[in-house]
Amino acid sequence: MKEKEKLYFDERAKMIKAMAHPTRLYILTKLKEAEHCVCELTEMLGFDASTISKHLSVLKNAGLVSDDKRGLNVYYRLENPCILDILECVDSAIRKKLKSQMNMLK
Amino acid sequence: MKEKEKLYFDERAKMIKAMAHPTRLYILTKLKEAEHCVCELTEMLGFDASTISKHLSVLKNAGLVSDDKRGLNVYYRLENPCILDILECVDSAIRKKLKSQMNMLK
DNA sequence: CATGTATATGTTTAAATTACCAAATAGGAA
DNA sequence: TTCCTATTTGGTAATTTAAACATATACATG
Repeated sequence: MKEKEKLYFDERAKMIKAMAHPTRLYILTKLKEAEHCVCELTEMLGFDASTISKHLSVLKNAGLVSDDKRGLNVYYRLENPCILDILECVDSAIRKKLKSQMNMLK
Repeated sequence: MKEKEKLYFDERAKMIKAMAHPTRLYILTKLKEAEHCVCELTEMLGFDASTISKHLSVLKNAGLVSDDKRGLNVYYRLENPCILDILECVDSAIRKKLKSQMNMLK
């Protein structure tokens, strides 16, 4: 693999990696519907606020969300909604995998 | 987040995580064009064959590829090609991010 | 100004990841 | 059968990750 190509795949993988955590993926799907402040997301998820804040900073560094302070709260919104289109394929792949696992048992 | 919902996001994240490594992502794009044996992928990537083999087993466990032994070689192929559709969005998100970083410097 | 609340950051710890090497395995070829 | 080759598996060390807690910061409000 050429060096330039490698760097390109590094960048791509970095962005996908930012999505590759259940909490962050959940956050992204929530932000698809509407913007939310850290406290709302913390409430929904039930982790420590510092944990959620760090997950949000990962997403922000990746360029997947942006934020906006209003009053005491910081509101986050989804920057690239198309990123969630993958879920349709992921869900069908999960169903396919489960089916094949069921067939293994026969 | 409800327990059932959590399990669902765990599964989704697990599959996305399998893609979230430069080497594995590169392998997936190569397999989109054609099936390849481990030795060919090892050659392309320049890592130890055992490293490539382990990456392939991660992809296989995730249900993203399947394999098939013929002669001495094991051939891998892409099981859910739609998974790579995300790259279009990822690439545009990377361009968008780079642009905004350039604007920061002005 | 002083206080309180939301968020971010630093630290620590446990667990997971990735690469290599060495060794095991499978099965085709001599 | 014996040897070779492709692949997988096990072990190890270095690095990264995610969670909690404690602390710092920012700033709205009394």
